[in-house]
Amino acid sequence: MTVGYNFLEIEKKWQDYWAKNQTFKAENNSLLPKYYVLDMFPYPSGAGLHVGHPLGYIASDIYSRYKRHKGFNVLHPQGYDSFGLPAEQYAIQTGQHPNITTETNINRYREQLDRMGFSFDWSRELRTSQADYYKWTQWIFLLLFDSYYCKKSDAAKPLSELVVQFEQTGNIHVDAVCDEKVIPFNSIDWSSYSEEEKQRILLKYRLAYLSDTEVNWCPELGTVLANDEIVNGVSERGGYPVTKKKMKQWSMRIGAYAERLLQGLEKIDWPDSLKEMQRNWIGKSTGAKVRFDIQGHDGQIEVFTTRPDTLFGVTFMTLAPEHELVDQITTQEQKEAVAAYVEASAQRSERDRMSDVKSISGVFTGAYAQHPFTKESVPVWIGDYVLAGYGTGAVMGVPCGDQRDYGFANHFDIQIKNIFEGADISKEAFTEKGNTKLKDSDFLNGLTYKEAMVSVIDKLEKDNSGEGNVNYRLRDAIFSRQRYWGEPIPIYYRDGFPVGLKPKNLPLELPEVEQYLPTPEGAPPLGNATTWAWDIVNEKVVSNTEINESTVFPLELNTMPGWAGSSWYFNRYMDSGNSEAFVSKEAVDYWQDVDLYLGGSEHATGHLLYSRFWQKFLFDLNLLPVDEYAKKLINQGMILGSSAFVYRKKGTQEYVSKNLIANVEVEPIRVDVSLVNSSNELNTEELKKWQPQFKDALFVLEDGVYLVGREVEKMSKSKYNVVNPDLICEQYGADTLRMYEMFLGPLEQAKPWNTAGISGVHSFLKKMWRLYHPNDSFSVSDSPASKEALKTLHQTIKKVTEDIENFSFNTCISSFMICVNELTAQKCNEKEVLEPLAVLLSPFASHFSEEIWELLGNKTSISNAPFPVHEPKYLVESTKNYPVSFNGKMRFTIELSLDLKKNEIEELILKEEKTQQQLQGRVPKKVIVVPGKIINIVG
RNA sequence: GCCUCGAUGGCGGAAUUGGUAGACGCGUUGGAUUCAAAAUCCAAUUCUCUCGGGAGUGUGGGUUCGAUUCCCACUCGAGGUACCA
Repeated sequence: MTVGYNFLEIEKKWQDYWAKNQTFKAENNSLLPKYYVLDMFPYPSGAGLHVGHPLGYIASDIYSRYKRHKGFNVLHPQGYDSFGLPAEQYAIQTGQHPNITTETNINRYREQLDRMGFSFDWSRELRTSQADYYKWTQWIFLLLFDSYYCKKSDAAKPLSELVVQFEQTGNIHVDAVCDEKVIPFNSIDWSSYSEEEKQRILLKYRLAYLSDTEVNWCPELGTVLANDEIVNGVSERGGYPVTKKKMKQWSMRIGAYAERLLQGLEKIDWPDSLKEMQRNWIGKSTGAKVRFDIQGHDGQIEVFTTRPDTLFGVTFMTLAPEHELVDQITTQEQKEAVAAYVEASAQRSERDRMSDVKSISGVFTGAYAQHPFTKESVPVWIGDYVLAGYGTGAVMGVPCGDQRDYGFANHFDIQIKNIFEGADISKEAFTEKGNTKLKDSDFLNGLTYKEAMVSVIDKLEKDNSGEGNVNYRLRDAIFSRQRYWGEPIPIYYRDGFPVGLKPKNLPLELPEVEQYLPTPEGAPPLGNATTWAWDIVNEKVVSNTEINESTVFPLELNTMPGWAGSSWYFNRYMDSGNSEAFVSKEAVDYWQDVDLYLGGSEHATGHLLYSRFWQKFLFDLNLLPVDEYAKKLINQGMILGSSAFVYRKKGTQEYVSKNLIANVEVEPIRVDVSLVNSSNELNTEELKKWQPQFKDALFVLEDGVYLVGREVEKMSKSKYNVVNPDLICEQYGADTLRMYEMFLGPLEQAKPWNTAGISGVHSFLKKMWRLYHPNDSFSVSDSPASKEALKTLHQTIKKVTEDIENFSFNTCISSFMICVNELTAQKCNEKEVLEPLAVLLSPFASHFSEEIWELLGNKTSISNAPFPVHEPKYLVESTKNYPVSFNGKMRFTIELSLDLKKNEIEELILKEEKTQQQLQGRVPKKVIVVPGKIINIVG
């Protein structure tokens, strides 16, 4: 006979039951209302799942199960974002195919996930690296390639419609987003263009387009590096120098969607902080573009400014070092200095340039521009505080009105002209916009900021030297990656121009390569593939040796970035097995969108922005019913690791305990956290066995033990601070782990992992188990419960329901603990209370509740049992009676007995109100009685 | 640097959103039970002193009858910063 709470047996039993009965399989049609709960799918890393991963999954699982209890048809899927750099790095080192690495990791993840008893519908599992999935990622890419953005209808349209317009009227009446100014042409011009010319023009309109973009190039490694792979200006691998280099790259015209991405934030329930981040990232600013003629040169310098009202304060201009005009306008005398400066800034990363505001640097080009109104000469400088990627890559310098311009002018002794009436600019720039009037500004004299903005833009437009303009900080997203382990881009090159594969020819499968590194010539890893050419007659991939000029063409060598597959996966879950469509119309019409999305805020300006962009694009093509895919989003905080350190006396094998290191020269060394107990005591014998370097270690102890130092940092294999959930499941069970992770603190907050408190949650479950097993065997009473017990139950129902709805799971668990303590003290054994309590706990300790549910005589899974409803039959109140205070309103609490009538309570309140006023000794302006928590008064 | 968030006992955290600061859990101390241990149960537990008090929510100011909560200026920490996912 089973004595006590045998979690291992119970959890195994119910996990098998759920799998066998497909308890959590969601149907694509149902009379029940739908509810879609989504987790950000994991990248299957080699370190396996650590205790940080499940935090969000547990929270979403609790909510999914809760919604199921509430009568919803719940979709709660899971999958893997399985393309990524680590598997590729591993392949480079070991030669093992990333597919094998990925497969192994996924299997391990799945095993670990299964042990935690999640209510995932695994029948819908997807993997971004599988051909039947990335087929559709490629398909979406082709749609983007074959679309343009029509500003008139403010939506993406098929490129074929644009071609029709070109044929009929040229581009004169076309209002579309394109990457640079396209020379106007009419229908006759269009028909006279060569095919090559037509393609060149069309490429400027496509939403997925090719252009020259800057990348971090490492000549030694012959490869492009992510900013992440650059440490202190050199490559992380090998420490080689890195420079900027222009490369032909695929980009996505996300800029076309900037305004809609901004507006869309209004209608979704996402955290305000995250919306704010996206708003700042999109960075909308209104101002004007102003064009300055260059003296002795045909071109013009175009600047974007948010302060065209200060145009008469311009005393210099600054171009980004990468600006295309730099070479052309630099005078002979300045050539050397400019070249050196350009070279130097190419070595610096953009982030470095942005963070460094203290040092001012720049070089005079020797050239002069002409002020559009005064026609005065304005010296043109270059400076690395101007970024090529923002605005036009050039700024006008107004030292009196902008602090950075002020610093620049001061540093290089450039004239500072004051154009603000009554402003003191002797120490710093005057940046207020208020009602200060302008002076020395010709036709703007006497005008305020607002008036001058209107007036100056008007004049600029009349003179054709500028126009009002809205600028976005958001840049088009670079879509090419010089990597192997990603989706191949379904493009081949004919006469140097990209041609999309036909949808029926997808998927274009990743070819086998010998080497996962770039080719010796610096081509991406796919350049190593020998079978990577497209035969347009037979419509299949053929050997490179067959490439010719008429029917077989080279295929694209770049692959897609990590965010491609994750930008639409939430739609695929609705209908994941479909081989005819990326998602069927019926499925998407039923599920519509994600009701609750859970994931980390580190994706704020990456995945969470790109995916909104793709959703809007697919919506424009009438492929999806809604243009925002997630109604509500919650960011769970990261669980941090607590690394352990031992301290080695320099040059010896002696290790000094933490509190004795003060006067000793020591080097801290990370050791595995599993070698340390919760009191920070090191298991010295185990350490000796752990790594050879500790074999002959000597320990300087304090009070007979060796104490380690601790530091909180990101959980990672290399820091030896990973805590594996498997061990905890073994020791305490999945239910305890789930509850403990939630009990650790607020969901949104980052928190260090610490196993110390887990026994509290575990003993809660044991205590609760004993409620149902008063004498070591299951027994509940059918007699009616006491009023007291019912009060406790309903108090708990109310609190738990509110807390689940607010995702306040930590306080929710506190309520459970209080409840069980009270019921234990009351010796409650009645089914009337204990049965609803089991359902209440079921979203949290699911295995536990299933077991109790079965013991109570139920034949089906508890997961569909109706959730208990709070019936306010009994008043819930604290037993204290004290005055608080007031501020316009008055708050107090009154002790109440259970049997009071409504009018009796109101009398008590009135009486208390009078007492309070006397007690306070001050008469409030207005008295609103807010009687504490007495909200539910039922007659 | 910039954007976003955070800081409360020995520890994780709570505080009805401006009204008893420290719920709940861990840890610690004492007690019960036990031959003993485990398990379980009960009680105490912010600090400090001269036992009457005093101080107290990262620091310094401010608003208010009243501030963990609102405002200003800092310090420290986390995430992002466009090719990690």
